[in-house]
Amino acid sequence: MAQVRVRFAPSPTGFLHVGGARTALFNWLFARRAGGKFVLRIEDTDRERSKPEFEEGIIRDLQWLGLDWDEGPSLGGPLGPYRQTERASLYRDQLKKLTSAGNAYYCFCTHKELEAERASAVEAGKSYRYSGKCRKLSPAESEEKRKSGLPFSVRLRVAEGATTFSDIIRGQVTVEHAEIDDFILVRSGGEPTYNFVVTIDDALMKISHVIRGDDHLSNTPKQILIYKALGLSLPLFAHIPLILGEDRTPLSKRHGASAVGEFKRQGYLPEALLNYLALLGWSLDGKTELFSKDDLIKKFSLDRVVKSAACFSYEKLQWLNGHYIREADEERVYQLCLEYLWDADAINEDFMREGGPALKRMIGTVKNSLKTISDVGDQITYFLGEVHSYDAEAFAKYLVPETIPILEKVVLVLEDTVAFSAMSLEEKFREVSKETGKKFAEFVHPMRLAITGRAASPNLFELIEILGKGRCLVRCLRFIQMIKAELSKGESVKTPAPPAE
RNA sequence: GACCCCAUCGUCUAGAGGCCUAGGACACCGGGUUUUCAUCCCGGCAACACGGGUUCAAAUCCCGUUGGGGUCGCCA
Repeated sequence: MAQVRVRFAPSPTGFLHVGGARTALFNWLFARRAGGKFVLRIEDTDRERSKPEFEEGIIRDLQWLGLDWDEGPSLGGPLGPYRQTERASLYRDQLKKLTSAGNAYYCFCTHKELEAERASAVEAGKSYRYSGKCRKLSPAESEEKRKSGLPFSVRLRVAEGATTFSDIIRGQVTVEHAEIDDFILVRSGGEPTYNFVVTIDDALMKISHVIRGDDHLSNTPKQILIYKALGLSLPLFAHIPLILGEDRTPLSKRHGASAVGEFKRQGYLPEALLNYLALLGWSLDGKTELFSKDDLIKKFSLDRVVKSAACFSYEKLQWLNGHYIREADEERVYQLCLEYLWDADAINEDFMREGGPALKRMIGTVKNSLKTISDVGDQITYFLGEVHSYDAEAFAKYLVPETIPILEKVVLVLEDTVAFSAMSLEEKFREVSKETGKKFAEFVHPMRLAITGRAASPNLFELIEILGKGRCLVRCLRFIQMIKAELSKGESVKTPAPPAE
């Protein structure tokens, strides 16, 4: 069997979208699985919209996902170049073959004429197809017009009949040629069009399997027509379903993040996104959800790709991301959080001098509650700065005189403790609760509120250890003052001044 | 509009005629563990779009309807 060669062919006119990333992933997996080659080709024939920075961005995102390619721009390879704008001579050669064999012809219709044709077709309620006016030109007429300097495009001469192909995922697809007009191969400016170049590139790069988005299904017959006109052998096609938003419309910014770079910025791990993308449209057995890259390489196959479009679920991605964050080692999560907090201006050099060493431990305590790295900021505010506000519900609950002696006791215990470690602190408070006949929780909850401002936190004693005696005492003392002040305010409210008449 | 493609819980999916009173996962709701939260464990809710066939038997095959998506560019 011939070597498996697949390609991912993005156009550098924007960022790498998750749909594109999944297409790249499926191609990559297929190649790795088969021991074949994965080719990266840049489709930059749209000179207007193509930008080098988009190409760089796409490459960076692919690398971030860990999808490496065997041949591509800058890397090179035996069948390059791998940027379409650098392949002009190849297209010219193939075009010559088509025109000399009479499979393509010159078209001198102007935009205006075509626009008129299109307009009348629309008016008649029919779908537009090129009339084939210039197809009837004799070789002599055509030559004469060309010599006279008239601008011309080149069109494929599409014969009558139908094209049927067998898609690996869809099965047999048939399109009548009546549905296809003599489409343009080369624009009047001399630039080849997408359908033309993609076909030549795939053929010349010896691509064995074209795995791409469903949106190209309708283009496939056109491309097959070109392969045939050129006498090239056909690759196998596999059209994977599109990714939609939660409302079943095409996924876009409107739905939330849709570019790979955005997911990265929001604190998703590449292995989580990759795992999720693999599950969108593919499954192993309907039961296994967690896949490492190596698992995927071992298990992936195109015949388990579904036919129907899938809705992107941010919730499920988050679940996977949380799973991989929990699984990741602490150092890595710390580094990612650090980077995030720094970029978000939540920490600076001053902070790092003071609180830097404890930050790592702090992040360790919240690690298994993070769904994304960007959650970290919210979860450790009481560590990053002072406590300015308190959970309203909890505050109301502890806004009672009974809280005061409890916290005063807490202060005493904290002041008293020499070995300021989570373990000994907890032991101490267990003892105190026994001595005082109060429940352990009766100390813990108000203490947590005073120290973190929250009703929920990671292991409180660990936090106390990390925050240090001084800060905890200050916060408890201040909380006591606040309770007292609020309570006395309450009293004066109880005896309101007589209403003014 | 024409053509092409698709159709199982809210979402991702398993299911290739009897194994299906339709399985798993996310989300959601209960319960347990925990100082609270998160994690973890246990349980629950919830679907074969509709209508016709074919068959002893259909989520699975055929036809139609409806719904969704794609394409119809001198964009890719």
